[in-house]
Amino acid sequence: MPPTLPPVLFIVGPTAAGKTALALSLAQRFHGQIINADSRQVYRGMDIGTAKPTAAERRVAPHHLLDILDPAANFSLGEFLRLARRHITDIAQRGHLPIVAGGTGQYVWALIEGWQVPEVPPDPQLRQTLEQHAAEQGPLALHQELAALDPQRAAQLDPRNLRRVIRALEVQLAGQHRAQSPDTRVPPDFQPLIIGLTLAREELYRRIDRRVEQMMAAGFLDEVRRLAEAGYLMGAGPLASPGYRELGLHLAGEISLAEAVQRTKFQTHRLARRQYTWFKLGDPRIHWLDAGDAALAARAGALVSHFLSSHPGAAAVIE
RNA sequence: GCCGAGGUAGCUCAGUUGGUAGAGCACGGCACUGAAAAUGCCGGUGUCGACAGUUCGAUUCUGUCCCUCGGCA
Repeated sequence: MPPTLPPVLFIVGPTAAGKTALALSLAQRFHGQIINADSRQVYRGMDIGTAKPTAAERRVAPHHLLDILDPAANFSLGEFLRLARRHITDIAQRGHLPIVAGGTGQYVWALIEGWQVPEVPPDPQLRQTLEQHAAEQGPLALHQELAALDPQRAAQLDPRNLRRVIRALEVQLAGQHRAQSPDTRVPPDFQPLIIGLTLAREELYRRIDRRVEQMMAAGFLDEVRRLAEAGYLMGAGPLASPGYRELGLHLAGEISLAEAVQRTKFQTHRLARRQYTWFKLGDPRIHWLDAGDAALAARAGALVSHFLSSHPGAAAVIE
C-alpha cells in the first residue's frame, strides 16, 4: 500500500457562485482551514471589490493567503505555489483539513498538477523597456527575439500576445532557462477532492449584477478612491481588475458612475466566462454541484465525508 | 398644429454618389505552464420604421403614413 497522502479539498468555479460561503460551511463541519486561491484577494486594501471574506467570516475558520501583499507588489504563480504548498503541509500536519478555495484556474491546476516553475521575479524596468521596444518596432519584433532565445516557448505563444512574449523574454534574459520539458510535473503530495460550483449562465449573470450593486452600496467607490489617493496606479497590476479599473476611470472623470458600474458588470461576466475555460463542466476531475441548490452545503458535505472516509490518513479530521 | 433632427445587429452608432450592409460594446467559444479578475485569439447576428412610386434593381431617390427626440406655439 502506498503511503497515505493527506486529503485536500478544492472549491472552484466562476466568480459569484458562492465558493466563500461553501468553504466556510465545510470548514466548520470538517475542521478545515481555508487557503485562498484567488489572485486578487492576496492584496491588502482590495476588499469590497474582490469579495474578500469579511472579518466575521474569517473568525469562523482560519484563512491563509489573504492580505499578504501591497497592491504595488506583483504576486506570481511561483510564489503562490510555494506558499500554498507550505500551508497545505502545515494544516494537514496539525490534523486539519486544508480547503483551497478560489477562482484562479492557473493557480489551482498548477497546485493539483504539480507544475514546476523556476523563480524569476518580475523586472518592471525590463518590462518597460521591452514595451517601448514593441511600440516602436511592433510586437512581432519581440516575438522574433524570443524565437532566437527560446524557440519552443515562442512557438507556443501568439506573437500578438505582447504580455506573454515579454514575460517569456524576462525569464530568458534573467538567465533562467526553462526546464528541458515545459510539461515537467511532480505529482503533489496530497489527495485532492475538487468540488466545482456552477450555475446557469443567465442566473450567474444576474447574481453577478446583484453583487456589483451590493459592492457599490458597501462603499466600493470609496475603496477605489482610497487606493487612488494612496498613489496606486489605476488600471495597472492588480488594479486592472473588474471594478477597480472602471471605477478608476470614473474617478479620473472619464466616464460616468453609471457607465462604470455597467462596465464592471460586463467585465465580471467576461471573467466568469474565462473561468469556465479553466474549470470545464466536462472535466471528470471536478465534482460539479449546482450553486442554486438549496441543499448545496449538505450535498457537498456528503461528498467530503465519503472522500475522507476512504482516506485512512484523514481519520483525524472527521468531525 | 408648425419647424428641425432622427428611425440600420440586443445597445450606441457608421455606411451605401441605387447592385440587400459594418464597427464598438453585449453575447458564444478558445488559448494559457512564473503579471492570469491579466493578456491574446476566433465567431454569428439584421424583414436597413411601414406602405406605395420611380427603376432591370431601393436600405439608399420621391411621396404618404407611423413612431422618437428637440424647439416654437
